[in-house]
Amino acid sequence: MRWNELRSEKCSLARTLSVIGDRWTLLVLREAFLRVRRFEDFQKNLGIARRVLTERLAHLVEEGVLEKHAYQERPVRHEYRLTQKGLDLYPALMAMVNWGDRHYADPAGPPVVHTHTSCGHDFHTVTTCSECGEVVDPRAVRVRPNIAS
Amino acid sequence: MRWNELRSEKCSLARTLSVIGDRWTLLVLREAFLRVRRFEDFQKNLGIARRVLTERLAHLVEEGVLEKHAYQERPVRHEYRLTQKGLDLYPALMAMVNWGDRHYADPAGPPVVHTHTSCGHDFHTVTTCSECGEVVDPRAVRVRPNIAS
DNA sequence: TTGACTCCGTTCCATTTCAAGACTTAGCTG
DNA sequence: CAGCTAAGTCTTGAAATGGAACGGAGTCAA
Repeated sequence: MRWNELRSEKCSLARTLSVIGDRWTLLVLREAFLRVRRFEDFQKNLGIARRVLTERLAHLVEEGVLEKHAYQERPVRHEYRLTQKGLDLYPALMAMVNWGDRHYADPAGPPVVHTHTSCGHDFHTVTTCSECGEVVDPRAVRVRPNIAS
Repeated sequence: MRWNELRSEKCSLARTLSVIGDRWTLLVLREAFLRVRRFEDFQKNLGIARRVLTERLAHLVEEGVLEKHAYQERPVRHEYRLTQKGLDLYPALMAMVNWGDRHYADPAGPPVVHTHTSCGHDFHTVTTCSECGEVVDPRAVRVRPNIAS
């Protein structure tokens, strides 16, 4: 299976992976969430091959996850910003960060701490049910194809 | 950067990606959450190259995400099951499914429906703050390095 | 006005990874 | 014995990646 075939699979995970399913793309998004916006900064922070970075940014822009925006003329300079669609990836990124924190942290604790400014506390994300609000245990979930779709 | 270098980055996302950060691994895990357990079934369902499947399963076993378990002798046959560490990936998978549902679903709705057996409703996952229980908006989060670690 | 510098790419080439399918092994089954 | 199944290996050509050099449009400082 090739990347573009993923897109036409009848599976939301496959479709998501067709956009963000490679290592570099997710690291680029990490930087974006850390407010990195310029080509050079992405490149320096990640040590990614420039060609690959060019390609990944273009793909994310094409998919509407990032927006390329000229922040100055003469010379023209661009920055890449998360769109709302890009911000919507936050739960996915954080879920992965949480998993890393839980299973691969140093004894001294996780590498970074997240503070929720609305409540003022350091926190981690919790995955809850949209209907009852309880924490979701995968064993308490049943899946069925959507006949309508 | 190579895959094994990712592992030693001081970043939980990078560490997570060193385990599940490629397209095939996540699709293998999707199947595992759908209760697929055997080599042949993973291979048929995904159409993955057998060599790649062998390699990915071995990697997941090595990382303790899956467990290889002989379910019969003579001839020896194995199955791959999610460990607790594997089940802990559920929030990450679901966050990606949600994103696909939101941004790439057909007009008729998402491809599959999830039912929460504890409350009996069809649901989607919601990412909330461990401290105040509110839905987390990425703009309301500040990040800082953990000095202790 | 010259030379150094910045940003954002391109181009080239050697290395690595992947896709696809044939082949292997061990043990059934008829 | 011939054929079948599960779980891999092996082979080969195609694609992606890493690394490093190059380009071009413009700024800056001397």
